[in-house]
Amino acid sequence: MENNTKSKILDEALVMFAENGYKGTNLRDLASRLGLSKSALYKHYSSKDAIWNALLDRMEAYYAEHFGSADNLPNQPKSMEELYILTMKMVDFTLNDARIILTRKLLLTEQFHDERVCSLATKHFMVGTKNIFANIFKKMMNDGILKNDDPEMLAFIYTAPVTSLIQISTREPDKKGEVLEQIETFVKYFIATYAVT
Amino acid sequence: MENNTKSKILDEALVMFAENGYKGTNLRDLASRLGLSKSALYKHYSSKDAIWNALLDRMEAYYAEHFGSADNLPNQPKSMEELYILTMKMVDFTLNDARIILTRKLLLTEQFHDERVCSLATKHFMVGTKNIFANIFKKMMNDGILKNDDPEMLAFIYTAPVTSLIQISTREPDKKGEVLEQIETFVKYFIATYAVT
DNA sequence: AATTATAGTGACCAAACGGTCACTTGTCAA
DNA sequence: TTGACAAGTGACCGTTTGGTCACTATAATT
Repeated sequence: MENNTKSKILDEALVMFAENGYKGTNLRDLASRLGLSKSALYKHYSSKDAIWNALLDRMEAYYAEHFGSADNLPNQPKSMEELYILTMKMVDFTLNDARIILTRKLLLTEQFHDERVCSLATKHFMVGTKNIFANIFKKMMNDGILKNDDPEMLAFIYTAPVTSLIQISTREPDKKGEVLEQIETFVKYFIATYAVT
Repeated sequence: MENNTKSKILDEALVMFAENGYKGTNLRDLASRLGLSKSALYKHYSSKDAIWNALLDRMEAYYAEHFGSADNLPNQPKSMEELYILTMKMVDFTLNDARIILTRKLLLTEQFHDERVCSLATKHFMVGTKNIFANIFKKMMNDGILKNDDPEMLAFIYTAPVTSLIQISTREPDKKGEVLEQIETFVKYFIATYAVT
């Protein structure tokens, strides 16, 4: 399968671009990690830049699929307990999925060198999760579970601290356990503050 | 003055490292921007790596000076009004000072490639400002201005959203005005929520 | 069996890079 | 006046890099 090789190239390119940046990644290493010679890469992609852009295409497609429409939204929590569980499930995934971690590294290191990365970074670190929780909170307010307030603002003050803690874990993986505890503490604090009593 | 040239090299190195990363910065460009030949750089620093480390030394010294001791803390706010003014003054500086902006870019792009950058990044984006406001909030609680709560937690949920908005402005400078508005809105929301009535 | 397309190889190239070196210039002390 | 030293220059070097090309092997099509 040619297609298989093409996607394996992107898999390994993600690892290398994330670890060493675009400039710090060289095609000889990339090829040898795949058990290929460098010139074989050129049978699948016309240049280093073409690999880079194909990888970004795939990332954009992934985001369009998972965050683009309202269909893929997580199950609407019916209680604060369920909000807690949903949140921690999302955090756990985000904190441990290898591909997401690499993607986050790539977005951070290359956000100033590529416009597409720039817009993806804002989506990933800001508006993506914020919008999801804004919708969730709006319904929870209608259901009388969550205190009435501006759902956009509440989603922002809920997701921003979590996102900032996740960035610490991305930067210093040793602190993952500590970060997880802090997220738990924060989420519990938020729920205690905004639950309808 | 030799010292002057040495520090001018670091000034320009900060610009180039921040814009293009360590790997993406080459000494020919750096020298020519300073009106020097490349070999002249080697009269002041023994290698590219030496320039890099001298720059990090200066950054660490800067942080130790401005965030290291309790002496350099800003004036303790005596009212929520003063907290608002202090916060917006700090935000304005952080959002507009060229050197801080470049430093932030450098921290973000190189945080995974250098241990010193990694620890500076956590200081800059997290613990630095959080600790400052934790101290401020503790006193404000004692003064009966701020609702009694965990000052650490409150400082965290106060600074994390602001920091995340500042990162957007760093990534997309066009959005600076918009970001400033959002920060104002958030700060007012926070004050309205936690002011002692 | 002959043809053709695909995947892969290794040698090679030009450009860019960090770094070195012999040399020049200017300044200041003895 | 001379000697020493710091600052700067341009030519040069070895290495690494992205990219090309002629060639081979394999498998499917005719």
